[in-house]
Amino acid sequence: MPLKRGYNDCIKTIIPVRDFLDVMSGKWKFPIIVSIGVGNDRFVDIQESIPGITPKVLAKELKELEKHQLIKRTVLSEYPVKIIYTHEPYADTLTPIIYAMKDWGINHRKKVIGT
Amino acid sequence: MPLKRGYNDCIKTIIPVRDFLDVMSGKWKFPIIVSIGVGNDRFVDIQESIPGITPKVLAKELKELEKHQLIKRTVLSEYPVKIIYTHEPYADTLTPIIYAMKDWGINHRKKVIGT
DNA sequence: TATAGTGCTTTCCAAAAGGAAAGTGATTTA
DNA sequence: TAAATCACTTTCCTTTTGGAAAGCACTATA
Repeated sequence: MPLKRGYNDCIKTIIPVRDFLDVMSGKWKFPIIVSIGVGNDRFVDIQESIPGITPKVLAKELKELEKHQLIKRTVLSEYPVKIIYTHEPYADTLTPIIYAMKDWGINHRKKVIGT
Repeated sequence: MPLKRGYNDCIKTIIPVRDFLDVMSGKWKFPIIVSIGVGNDRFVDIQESIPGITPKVLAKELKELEKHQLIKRTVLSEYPVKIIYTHEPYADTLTPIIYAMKDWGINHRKKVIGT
């Protein structure tokens, strides 16, 4: 028997989209990437720049982003000890997506208010 | 006292990004939009084109996408009754994001396998 | 010795998301 | 009257995510 083909075959798009979502889905990862991207590099600065995030969630998300080589954690042995978070070059590959999301969000808010 | 400014002020990006995420976050919405986009318009066709999705989840996500005016549900009074799901024009505004995610996912898979 | 600053971690709990399996209701043809 | 088709819905359960509040470890200064 033949397999279903044609219209049904969107798997070539769905698989990479899900690969992307496996790494970047959730409420917090993009805001964190954006915050670090504009120069917030300290834990508390990142936390204060993202409304509503708690330290528990921030710590967890930072670990995941580090695991995926999107950010780097560096310990500076000053007093008091500083830890800074910076983008890895790989984080720059997300820039087009961030701009696309931002544009969509701006337009969506206009649409919703305009309704 | 002055408020924190400058580097800390990424809120202008974070707010629209979160507006976007409020509508489109989760594991299933993009795969569903893609599937309908390539021509799957029946419930079961959409379900079979997305590996792992259950009817309960699909029904819930379709309702949300309809609520946000991204898809349209049409009842055809044939026998047996057919229901078709199609894109609203607004769904096309997601196309740039879908392509950006797809490209990122393809590249990411190469990177991970290459490691 | 006490206190302050930094970067978290821990506990406890609630809410949301996700999954498996079976069932429902409307309709029409046999 | 029974079976078939389609599009879901329901139930029950597990997993994941999120949130509030408090605590902890390290170091240096007073």
